[in-house]
Amino acid sequence: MDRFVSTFTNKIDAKGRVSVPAPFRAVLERDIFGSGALGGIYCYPSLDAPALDAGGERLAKKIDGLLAGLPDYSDERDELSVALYGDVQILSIDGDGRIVLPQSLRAHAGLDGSVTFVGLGDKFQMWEPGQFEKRRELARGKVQSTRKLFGAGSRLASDGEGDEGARE
Amino acid sequence: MDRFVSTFTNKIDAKGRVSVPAPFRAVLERDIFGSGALGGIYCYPSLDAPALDAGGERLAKKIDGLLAGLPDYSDERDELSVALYGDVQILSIDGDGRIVLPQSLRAHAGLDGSVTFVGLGDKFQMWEPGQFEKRRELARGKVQSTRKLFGAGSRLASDGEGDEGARE
DNA sequence: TAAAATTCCATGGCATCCCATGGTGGCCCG
DNA sequence: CGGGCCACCATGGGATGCCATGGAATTTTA
Repeated sequence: MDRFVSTFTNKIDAKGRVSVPAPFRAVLERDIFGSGALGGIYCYPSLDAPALDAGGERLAKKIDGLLAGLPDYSDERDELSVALYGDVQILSIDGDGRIVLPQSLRAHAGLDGSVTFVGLGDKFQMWEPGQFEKRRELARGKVQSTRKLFGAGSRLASDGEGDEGARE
Repeated sequence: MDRFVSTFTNKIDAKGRVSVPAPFRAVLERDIFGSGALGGIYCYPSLDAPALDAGGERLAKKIDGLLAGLPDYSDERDELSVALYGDVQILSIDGDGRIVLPQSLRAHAGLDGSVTFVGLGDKFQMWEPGQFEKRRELARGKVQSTRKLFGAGSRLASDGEGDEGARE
């Protein structure tokens, strides 16, 4: 299993430190281990949401992939690089499995006090818990209707309780 | 990994000295180490922006590579050589990790007081902080439109608040 | 099956190291 | 002899690593 899955909510301390959920850590370690690089976590503001995107080497490779198609030293490449690399922060995980979220990143996601980690497969996101709840509700509704398209008739457990991994 | 990533802003002192961000230094040291040559940092005015481009040996090799593609003694090659090499300065890093930016270079980028270092993969740029903010906004917009080309495809929750961050 | 112990994990605090920045003195060149 | 350039030194603050603690879940044992 090397995908980021499910959600967890952890606290940010006075210095901006947060524990990365253990399951995510496991995925990252394997990812980083596998590719030899000892960078850390790649993290950048989501382009279209008040959240942060993050992931390991595999994510970084994807970013490289985007640029690979463009000629060196073209205006276009420079511009894209600025957005793709310029906003990226490399966060290192300390011995206790924590990262430090710089002020600039926290601002983009409106983070303050605690963070919700959301597994998205190849990467994960970090949300302000309240914001994320709203988003989640929307997504549920969307899924409901999408399901019908597939004719997945049967009931789904939508009692609002869910799969929270948070332990507070 | 050994590419230049993320952005940092440092001050220029009265003598024109600036600290190169430590992470960038690490990349440079490895680069220079690897290729034996210990010249220093290659730095020149960006061709298409009020900024400075800089990098280590790997950057120099790339420039060579660009020229190698063009026929010898062609006008095009001559022009490019002049453009690329003509204004190159080799900056050395002092014991404290600082470089001195010559007046000519500072003028081109409008530098004064402080500099923003921007990681661009295998090179980095130096900007006047204000100018860079403008450029960054531009780049973000560009990516927004470009990403569609890469198949950011289907999305949930498209009710005007954005989507779930499918960026790959 | 129920209770107890152990292991794992999030969180807080503390100490230390690194880095950015300012200053000063010597050296080379004009 | 004077000025600019470069190397070394000093320092304060922020970031990073280490250690301690308490709670929760899982496993073991009676």
